[in-house]
Amino acid sequence: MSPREFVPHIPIYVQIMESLHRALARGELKPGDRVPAVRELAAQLVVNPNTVQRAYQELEREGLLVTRRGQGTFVAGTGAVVEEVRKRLAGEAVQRYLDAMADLGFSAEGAAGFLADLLRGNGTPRKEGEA
Amino acid sequence: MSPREFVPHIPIYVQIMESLHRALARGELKPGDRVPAVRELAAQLVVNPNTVQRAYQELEREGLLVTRRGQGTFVAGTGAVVEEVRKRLAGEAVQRYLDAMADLGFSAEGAAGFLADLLRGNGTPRKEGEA
DNA sequence: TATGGTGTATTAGTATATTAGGACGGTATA
DNA sequence: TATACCGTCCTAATATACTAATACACCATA
Repeated sequence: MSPREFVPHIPIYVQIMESLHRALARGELKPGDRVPAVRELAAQLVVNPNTVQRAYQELEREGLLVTRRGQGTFVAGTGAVVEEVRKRLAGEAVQRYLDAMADLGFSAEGAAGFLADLLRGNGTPRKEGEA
Repeated sequence: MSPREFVPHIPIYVQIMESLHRALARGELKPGDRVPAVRELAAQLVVNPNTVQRAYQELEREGLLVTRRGQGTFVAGTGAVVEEVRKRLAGEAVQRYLDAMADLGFSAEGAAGFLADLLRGNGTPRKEGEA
């Protein structure tokens, strides 16, 4: 992550979280690996250490990081744990999507169909209820 | 919508918007129909009229409502317009979903597969890249 | 045990979003 | 033209989220 390349209107700590999510998903970060010290990453990103710590704190709550006071912060558990958390987060994303689509009158199947049709390059997805 | 049955941590005006989205999607509200006056709905929901107006304002920006000063607020355009806006909003929801999944390392196809597997009652969706 | 590196807690400044109060302006109609 | 009902604007109070400054606590190791 380069210094100060943050999108406005999205909290910096969230963007740091997303960055680590991606690194974890890509396997650039593995269980047991140590992540940069809060001060180190903060200096690199030209951000307050507490902002980095906020990101680490949330990631720890998610189960992806574990901190050992005085030693550092590390990627938690085993590969299975990371994969499990990844699935859980994906499940939450799905839920948000389904909720949003429900507001628009789409059933779960309709929401899945809308997405599938979109990927097929179909500009006009079939209407709800249609085959 | 009953008085004061709002979920905390989600802005009231957003919840009002969602309520109208659903009414529109269900066809309970059709183009040309008049929606309640801001003061009327505000009284019913025990909310400030400006909060309702904020919701109407956003819905007008989306293209779903049109207001005629001194007369009232109405569902905009024709059925086609409502359907088009509905698709646009659905497209935005899809995009948010894909972005979130991308952070977790899922391709668009992977995100679609994850959702499809979930609906199939499959508790453990296939991993990215697998058939 | 001193030192340098680590995470953590406390506090506060700042910006932004949300809600609300009150006054204003347009339209229809008796 | 008066009245009643409409949306709208302006202003401000309030809450909340975010970021930052600073001081504290823990651990490894020379």
